[in-house]
Amino acid sequence: MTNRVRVRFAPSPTGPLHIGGVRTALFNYLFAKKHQGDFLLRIEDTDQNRYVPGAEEYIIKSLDWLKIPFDEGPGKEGKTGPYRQSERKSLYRQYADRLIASGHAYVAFDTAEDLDKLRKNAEERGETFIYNHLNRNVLNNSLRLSEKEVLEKIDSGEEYVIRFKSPVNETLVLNDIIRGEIVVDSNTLDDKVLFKSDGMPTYHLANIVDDHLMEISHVIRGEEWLPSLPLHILLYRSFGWQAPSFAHLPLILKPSGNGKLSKRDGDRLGFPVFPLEWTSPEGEVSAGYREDGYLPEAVINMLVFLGWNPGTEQELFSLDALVNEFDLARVNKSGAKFDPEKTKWFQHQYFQKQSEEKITIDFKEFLLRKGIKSNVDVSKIVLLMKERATFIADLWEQGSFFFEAPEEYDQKAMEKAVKPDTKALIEYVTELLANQQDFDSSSLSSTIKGWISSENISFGKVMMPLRLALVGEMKGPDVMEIISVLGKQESLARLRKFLAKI
RNA sequence: GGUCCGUUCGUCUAGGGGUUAGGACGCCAGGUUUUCAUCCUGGUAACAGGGGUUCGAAUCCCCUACGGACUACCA
Repeated sequence: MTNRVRVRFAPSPTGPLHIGGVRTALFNYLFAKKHQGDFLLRIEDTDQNRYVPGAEEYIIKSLDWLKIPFDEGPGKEGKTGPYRQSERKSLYRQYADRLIASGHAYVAFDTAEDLDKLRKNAEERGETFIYNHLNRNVLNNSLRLSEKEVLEKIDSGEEYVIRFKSPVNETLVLNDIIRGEIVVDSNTLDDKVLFKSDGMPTYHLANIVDDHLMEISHVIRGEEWLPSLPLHILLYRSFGWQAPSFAHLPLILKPSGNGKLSKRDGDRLGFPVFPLEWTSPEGEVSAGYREDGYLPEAVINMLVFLGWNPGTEQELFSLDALVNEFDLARVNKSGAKFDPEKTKWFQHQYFQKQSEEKITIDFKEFLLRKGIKSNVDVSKIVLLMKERATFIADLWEQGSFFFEAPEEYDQKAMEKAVKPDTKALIEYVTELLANQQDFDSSSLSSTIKGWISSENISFGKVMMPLRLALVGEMKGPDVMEIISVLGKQESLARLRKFLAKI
């Protein structure tokens, strides 16, 4: 075994990759790169029943969008491939057999129905059935049966699983990088199935075998795996292999209430739970950060702060900066409630960091998709609107009046802005504009505002209706800037339309 | 039920025996913007409870409470 840092992200392709999984991938990536190590992607598809078409592709596309590339994985073969467990199927059985031979595992013939019955009976007595050292010697397995009986059953085609034989009366002292020492009494463990009757290994076996074969040095995974840490450590010991170091990440919790963040929460509270939009085989669509307009940098930055912090007051980190700063020792122990508002704040920060050119390109694309055609200079609009936006879509939401003249005027604002003398004032402004040559905002300003102050009119009397005429409501950037962008013809048209209505 | 893990402002968190318990999001107020938003300034708000240890505990130990994960031939 080498000392090289090698970590893996090992999702199972049962659906879209949830942001909790993304964060696990991110922490693995950061840790690997910090230590000049390797980040592998392994697809854990040992359960054919739960396989969802497209899920693996989705995982890879998500990592790609977030710019957390893997060094080895499906489609990127390295020395320890293949990287799909289904393609490694033939390799697991020999390891299960090895454990049987060394007395660490045994063959069990109890059917799922048998066990269900035992569980139900135990429940009726107010007890819990666990397949373990207390009853394994009386159940239907190779511990109780003679070698001959076992062979006969297997030869006759009876289905069986291979179970781990948990040790008795041992105090296991386990170590977790984040949590420190964890002490477990081996008698509380159950004899987990390692190899299923369908010829596939369970997660536990495949995971340990593959981590060993792939020379994984550190296992960084979600806290939901903490309860199986004793089993996994015991498996390494039974094989005579050196176990990797383990780090169990705190869970990402629902924004309000209790429990693990789930797909449902996103739907209910209106924020994405997935990096990319996902359409299930049944046709159900789930929102994605990418499609909702988030920048990958913002998603990364938001995610990394769920359970980790640099210990300084800096909050904005590029991926490279994170690689530099990241440290498992600074990962928290307790679960973090997900906060969609904070995500928006990160998005705002990264949106503002973008150049006007980039935003202009994106906004033009947005307009094209929306089917908006216009002669206005989009880059000028971006310049005026950028700082108030968090998403490209905000540019449209708050600036659609640049492209489309108002159809109607905000009622409340009209009542406030339109007075008996308004018509005459706006008529005069229209005339002023009709005679105006230079349409840059400062020329416009000196003409219109110059007139207002020379006439001693209150600014609001002119500016409010003017804005209403051009925008339709009391919002948007400076009125002179709006007129400048709209140009003479369009501005006059809007003013005349307004005059006709008051 | 059992096993394990956890607990600082509403939320994310800093803090490793002596701090006015700091920052960020949110919220509230003021300012800028003769609009809205942005932005700026300020404010609100926390050590789950109880025992120890100690001259002194948010910090160390124990108990309780609460929360969470796991408890499949799923991962």
